[in-house]
Amino acid sequence: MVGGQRLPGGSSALVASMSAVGITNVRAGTRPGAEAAPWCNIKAKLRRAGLRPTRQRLALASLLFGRGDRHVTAEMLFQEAAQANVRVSLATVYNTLHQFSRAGLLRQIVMDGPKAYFDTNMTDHNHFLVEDEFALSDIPGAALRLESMPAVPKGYEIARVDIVVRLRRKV
Amino acid sequence: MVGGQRLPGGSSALVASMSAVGITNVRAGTRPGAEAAPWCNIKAKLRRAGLRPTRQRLALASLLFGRGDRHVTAEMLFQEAAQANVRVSLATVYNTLHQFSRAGLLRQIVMDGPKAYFDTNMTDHNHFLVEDEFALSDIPGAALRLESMPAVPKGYEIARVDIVVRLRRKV
DNA sequence: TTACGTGCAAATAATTTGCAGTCCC
DNA sequence: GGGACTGCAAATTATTTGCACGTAA
Repeated sequence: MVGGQRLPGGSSALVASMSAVGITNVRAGTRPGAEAAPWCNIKAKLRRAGLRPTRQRLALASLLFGRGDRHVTAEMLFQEAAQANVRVSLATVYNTLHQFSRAGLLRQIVMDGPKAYFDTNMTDHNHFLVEDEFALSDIPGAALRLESMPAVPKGYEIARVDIVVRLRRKV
Repeated sequence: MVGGQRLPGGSSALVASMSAVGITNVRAGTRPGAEAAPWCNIKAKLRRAGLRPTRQRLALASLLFGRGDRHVTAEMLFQEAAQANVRVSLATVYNTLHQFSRAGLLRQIVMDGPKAYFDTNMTDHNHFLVEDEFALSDIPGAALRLESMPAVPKGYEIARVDIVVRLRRKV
């Protein structure tokens, strides 16, 4: 397996780097049905999840689920909402992300950065992470398989296995 | 104390939980040579890493590497230093952890919690993580193998692969 | 109507930084 | 002695909370 190196820290251009890195071609991207989710579906989705379809939730869900798989931070979604002329507070964005997460509509991505990333892709998959840039992209579940599983301690069961393939720019 | 609503088990319970969980049996634990590191070795270790062996660094390194593999947060190490009558500021603990990390003596563990965990075990291995408790334990590298590796985007190479097996208490 | 949601601002948590003073080489 | 290191406190960043008000059922 790949040996351990260390992870230099620090970053600044977080949002910008996502697209600037040019690895978006690897994203699982458009799963069938993922992007074709009109309003009524979103409303139903929220209701099914036991969440009251308020204006803010509908708007945020629309931004989140309306265009394929996405990796967002609270700050990113907040900015996006502002650009789309949706009036929401940052606190509501945080709350909503966690509510969606708890309701099974989103998943928080395992990261060692300072910010929390959420993933709209709930299917079995993993992530590439470009070190120092916090640029994320999906690895389809089928592309990465475990050969063996360690013995699980008594009284516990496996909830999930998260795999992060850390990339570094080749010199 | 720590993460708000759905993260039971505050920071005070962190140290305790590690052993209370009863999964310490899975820890890689005492690799040969890992715990038998007297002062002079630590001094040499720091020097080899290009770090000036100051009193604080020696003391922190001693706490970190003196007793087998460990998973620590800055806060934990700070408390430990205080108990050992080592006078260091929390800021210095943070700085030192990152310096050690950059120097290849420590590794930051990939987590989605609010705190940064550092691992003194630099060998190839992965982690169990008990959800909602942030209790960590090692999985020996050999116990978990990848069957296939996805295509890496052009211009990048794999720095490391981190695998987190998330556990939940069985009902 | 009424309980659930939301906005705002203030609170908290984790971490970093600036700078004067300290200590290793 | 000089530059690397440290301590402290203040600054920053990320996130949560309390409470008055709004709004979907």
